[in-house]
Amino acid sequence: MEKHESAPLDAKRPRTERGRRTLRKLLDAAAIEFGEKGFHEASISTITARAGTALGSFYTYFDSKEAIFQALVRDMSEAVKLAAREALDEPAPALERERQALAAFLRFAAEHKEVYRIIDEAEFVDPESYRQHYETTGARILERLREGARKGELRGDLEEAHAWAIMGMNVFLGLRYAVWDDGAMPPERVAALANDLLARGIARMAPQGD
Amino acid sequence: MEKHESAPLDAKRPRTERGRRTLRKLLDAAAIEFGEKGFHEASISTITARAGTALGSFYTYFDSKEAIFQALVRDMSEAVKLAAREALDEPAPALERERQALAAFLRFAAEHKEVYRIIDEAEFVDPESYRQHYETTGARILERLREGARKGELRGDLEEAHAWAIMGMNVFLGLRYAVWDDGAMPPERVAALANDLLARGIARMAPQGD
DNA sequence: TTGAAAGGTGAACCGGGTTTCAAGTTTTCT
DNA sequence: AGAAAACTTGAAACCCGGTTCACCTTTCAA
Repeated sequence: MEKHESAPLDAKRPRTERGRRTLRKLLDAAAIEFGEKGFHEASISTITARAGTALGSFYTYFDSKEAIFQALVRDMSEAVKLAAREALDEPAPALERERQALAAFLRFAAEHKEVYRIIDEAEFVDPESYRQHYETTGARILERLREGARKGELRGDLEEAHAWAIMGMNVFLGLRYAVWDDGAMPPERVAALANDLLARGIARMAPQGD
Repeated sequence: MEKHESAPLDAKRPRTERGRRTLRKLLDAAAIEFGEKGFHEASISTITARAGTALGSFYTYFDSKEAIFQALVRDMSEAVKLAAREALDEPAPALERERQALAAFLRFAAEHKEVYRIIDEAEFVDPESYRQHYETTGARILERLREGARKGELRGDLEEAHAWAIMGMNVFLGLRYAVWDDGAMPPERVAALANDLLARGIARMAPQGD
């Protein structure tokens, strides 16, 4: 889980190198702890123990347990976005790009199951961040769909709801095949299958592309 | 939220009419309380207060806070299933049935937003029930797809992953348009749109049905 | 009618985890 | 070097809600 020098608006920013190291240790420890136990079972003292710092130090960087969770969610939301972005070939056809995005997401989810859990739990712990995560993710998908339409590769009537449908598809496939049953089906196969659904639909007598 | 005389294997079954009434009151109160505040913010004393019973009575029916949550999740899982089932015309074409199922689900979700929240939170509070809910839901969808294939209306190569893709689509559309922004788009329109995606895919030059 | 079983009651127990704090150590800046 | 700012420390204050329990009331069957 990369940090990317972003969010810590939440954290009381450290002013020295030592401080930055401690903050980082706390964030990393928290990712593991929250990922394993969930927000409520997780304890701050375990986080500081994992981080190798004193209990009291925690409050030098975060105002509360919620605060560090929020920092983590935003950080991870960013990480997911980057992982997907990096996997995209700019010039590829629209459908192909969706396939790449899903495959990258599945690989990422398998690699970082904690991220999945933490973002999901944000629905209850930090709804605002949760909403924001999915709204911006949906918006990015919609943007890609519109571009595909512009290029004449996709239907011209695609709207927000289509993006949400695709996002839901992706998330559930991630949960089932990357988080729960990693290895049941390789990410590439899942992505191909979903992409084919996107391309042709599920009706018999499918189209002949274009 | 209907009870349906099912689950309470969890609950210490009441033996009298009075007992059944109290159990019901607790379950209903808990649905509201958990729905509004989430598992951890919810308190048993508030639940009993809402139900109009004494704190101690709670433990006549449930062993713990987790126990009543679990009973609730299973009960609601059942309720969702029934709501979808009731909306299905047996003889309708496969795609049409998927549309009806989604529309029913969206109406149900808008009507009972607590259900949504509670089932979702089960991922963290009672993972076993959560898994079970989605596995059986997915299995039911797959069954319908297979039947559609048998009747020659759907592609013959549909598998579990397709069912999960559809389920994810439905769940996210429910979250976005029934729970969060009830009224942004009528369930029927969302369902039609998603169904059309399922039928034709999103590529340009769509098929001519069959 | 009557006693046992089922159900009801709420004060108090209890454990555990968050948060505070006053005192010590390290880093930075002049 | 010297002093202030940044950071560390961990014991203990504090809070809070789940759970227990001994006693009371209602229901039900013989």
